[in-house]
Amino acid sequence: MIDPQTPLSAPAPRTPRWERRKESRHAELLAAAIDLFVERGFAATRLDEVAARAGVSKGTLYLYFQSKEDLFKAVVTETLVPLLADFERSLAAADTSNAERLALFFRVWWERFGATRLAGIAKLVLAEAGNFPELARFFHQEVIARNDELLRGIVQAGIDAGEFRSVNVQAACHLWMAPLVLKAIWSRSFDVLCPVDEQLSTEQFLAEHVTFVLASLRPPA
Amino acid sequence: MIDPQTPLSAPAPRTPRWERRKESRHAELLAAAIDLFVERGFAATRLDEVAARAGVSKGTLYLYFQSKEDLFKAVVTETLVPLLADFERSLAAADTSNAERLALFFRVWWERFGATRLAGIAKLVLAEAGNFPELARFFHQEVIARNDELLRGIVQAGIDAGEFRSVNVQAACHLWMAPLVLKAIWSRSFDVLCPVDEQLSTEQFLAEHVTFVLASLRPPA
Amino acid sequence: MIDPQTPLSAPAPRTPRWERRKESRHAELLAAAIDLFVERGFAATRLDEVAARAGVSKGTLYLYFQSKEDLFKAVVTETLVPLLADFERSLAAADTSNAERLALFFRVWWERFGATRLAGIAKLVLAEAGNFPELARFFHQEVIARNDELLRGIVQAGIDAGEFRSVNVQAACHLWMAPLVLKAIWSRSFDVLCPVDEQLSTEQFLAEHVTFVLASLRPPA
Amino acid sequence: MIDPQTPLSAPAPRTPRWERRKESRHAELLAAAIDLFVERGFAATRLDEVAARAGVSKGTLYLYFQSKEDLFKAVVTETLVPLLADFERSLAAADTSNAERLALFFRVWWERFGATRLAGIAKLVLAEAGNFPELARFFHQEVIARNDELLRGIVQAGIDAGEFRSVNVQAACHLWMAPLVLKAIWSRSFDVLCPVDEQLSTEQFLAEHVTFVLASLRPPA
DNA sequence: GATGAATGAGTCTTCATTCAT
DNA sequence: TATGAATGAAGACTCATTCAT
Repeated sequence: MIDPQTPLSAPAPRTPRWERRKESRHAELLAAAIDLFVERGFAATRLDEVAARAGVSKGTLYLYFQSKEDLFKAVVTETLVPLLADFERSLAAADTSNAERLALFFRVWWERFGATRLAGIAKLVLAEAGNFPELARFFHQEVIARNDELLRGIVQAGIDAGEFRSVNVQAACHLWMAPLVLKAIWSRSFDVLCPVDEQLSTEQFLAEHVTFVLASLRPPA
Repeated sequence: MIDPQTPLSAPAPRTPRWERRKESRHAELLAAAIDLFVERGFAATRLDEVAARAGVSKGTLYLYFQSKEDLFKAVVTETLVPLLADFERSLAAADTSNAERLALFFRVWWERFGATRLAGIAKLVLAEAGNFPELARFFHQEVIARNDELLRGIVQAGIDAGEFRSVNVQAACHLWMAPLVLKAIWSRSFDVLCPVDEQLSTEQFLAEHVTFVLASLRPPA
Repeated sequence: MIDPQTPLSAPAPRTPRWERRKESRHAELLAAAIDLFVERGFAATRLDEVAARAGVSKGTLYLYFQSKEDLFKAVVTETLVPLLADFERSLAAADTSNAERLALFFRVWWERFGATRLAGIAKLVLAEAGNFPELARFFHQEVIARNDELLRGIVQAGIDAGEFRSVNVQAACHLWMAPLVLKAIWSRSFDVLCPVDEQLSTEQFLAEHVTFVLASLRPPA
Repeated sequence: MIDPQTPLSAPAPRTPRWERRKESRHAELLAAAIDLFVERGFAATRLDEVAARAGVSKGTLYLYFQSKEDLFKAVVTETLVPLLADFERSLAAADTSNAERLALFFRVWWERFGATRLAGIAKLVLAEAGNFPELARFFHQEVIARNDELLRGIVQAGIDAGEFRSVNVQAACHLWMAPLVLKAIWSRSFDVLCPVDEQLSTEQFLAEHVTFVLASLRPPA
């Protein structure tokens, strides 16, 4: 019963062609789904279109995801988590003062999240939290909480080192994340329609933000 | 066989199948629609439910609104605009320093918008902006822009009076509105699920926010 | 208890104001309904519009007709029968040869039916015969059969008098009515859209028809 | 507890819930639609029923036709046009005198159109012309005009050959088509209800018609 | 594994009819 | 008698999901 064509001596590559295809299909479908979910929301996205954009038939989609909800959850969980881990690593690598690390945090956050389609996912989760409570909980725990912790760590370290004055860390972190998050969502909702804020470039916006934050933290002379 | 309890002279007070209440129906339908749209989003809201919650039949809805989309637009336009005008008036009435007026702005904003279901509308518009560009534009012009202008006016007045130091007014306003807006949306999306922030009361949050803002504006001694 | 204003000596007119109103309402509704039924067919006609065109509210319609079907039946029965009776009278009045009476029949038929909106009713009945068998039967008995009889009478009289040659009277009548009926329906369906037949005026058409018919009846020399 | 009747080796031959029959479905749906449209008219025909009669679900209908209107148009265009072309061919093939060809035209017309459910389509178009002007125009151009031309060709050829006397060809064609068309429509509307014309068989009717037509065309001796 | 034809429950919308005023 | 607000059943159409191929 052994197929004589199969070379036994050389171990089969761990990802044979069909399996690689399977994995890439998974990713292709996810990518197609992100775009559409982000652009239209959960309900207004049709699986026909997701399949078409991924270049497969509608039936194939169901070989990879059990349902539309399942696909939606996969979009959120599988795309965000690795990126957040990556984000954590790149901040940990920086060996600087806490003030500079804080500034870095905001700038890299924008680069990695605010400016990418991941921001669209945040919008999506906010909008659909009511319909997908489980997903919202996941998002809160895995994304928001971890991000918060990262930011709080930096601020606390600065306070402990006497570099920053003592503030309500939790409140501060919320206050300081908000402008970035909202701007990220905003740009996907309104900027296309009403490019009224062109005068205020993202660069200026970030610079102002960092300035305000650091000013708030400067210890009394 | 005659039921002695039945008074023959007075006819049984049969409850009418429905009442004529043209004036109130409109508002009742709007109220029902706000709740559901906010909770579930546009697409996931069924008109059956809106009608049921307003205590009318599905057909009646169409006497007051031409379509689901029309209802959605009415929810946004008819509820927000009058309240914003009201907000403007109550701020103009206050006769205080610009710093106090600024603090008042944030507190009243929270009271009038952040803490009410109107915040849900903001979430709604953000989520559906892609599907209703025209509505998003309207919302931007009539709500966001006017609110921005109100805030900018206060900051500018303070700067002109030498009460505040000179800052990039536009950037500042965006940065300062964001925490309130986001918290408002947030609380409707996550707080029910993950009441993790209970330690940080809204009161504390607002207080911290105002403190930060005023600190940022304090002129160099 | 006697209203002193009412003149007792003069008998009250048999149709007091409100009753005349009632009768004219009936006729107004019928007139409005004919137009719409004829133009759009039974199903596509909305009672809203009928009422609006008659200048009353939708509810009022139900004071005069029990249902849409009832209105439809009234339109057919009440408008056609009196006109047919009138038609019969005006032919009977003519004191001429049978050939001339035959020609007159066709010309008057066209004037009274073909050229009026009554032709639309014929179209209507044909189209809805399947859905209103009872009405179709009525129409056949009261309109078609009587009209046929009228025509057959003339032809038979001509034959009996030796004025016409002997033909299959029944077949002939069908063959000779068809062009008029079809043209009447036709003009309401296609002529508005494709006025291709302008070259062939109705006058010419009728003249040709009469010529053919009379030629067919001319006894062998 | 084991049911001895159940054969364990052979699985029960479960009838599949549906079959894949892309090619035939289109025609089957069209056939089902013709029957119902013809019987009830456009508006009174429910798509549920069309689907049920074709043995498919309601949703399937929409895989083949975009809308009810589209289905209606397909019924008209796809069934009539090919048959008309066929009709033209079979007349052209006949190698006879013009008088015989004319007789043939009427007899074959009746066989191919008058006696089939295609006559119902004519009724349908007449009835719905007001609601589907575009379709009426199409029908006029593709069906009526072509049929007219065919008939006119024969008459004109006979006149040119001196076989017929000279008549107003256009008027004559209208006058001569009308009895056939009307009888075709008629039989579907009234004959079921009022089989009053049984005495006059279709055969007699056609014979009389041909006789009249040819008599009208006989050149003066 | 891949396809796409087929399904059918779900939803918006219309409109004849009723009924409180 | 007249009104028109309210009803609710019915029907077109969509789309997530299934399944024969």
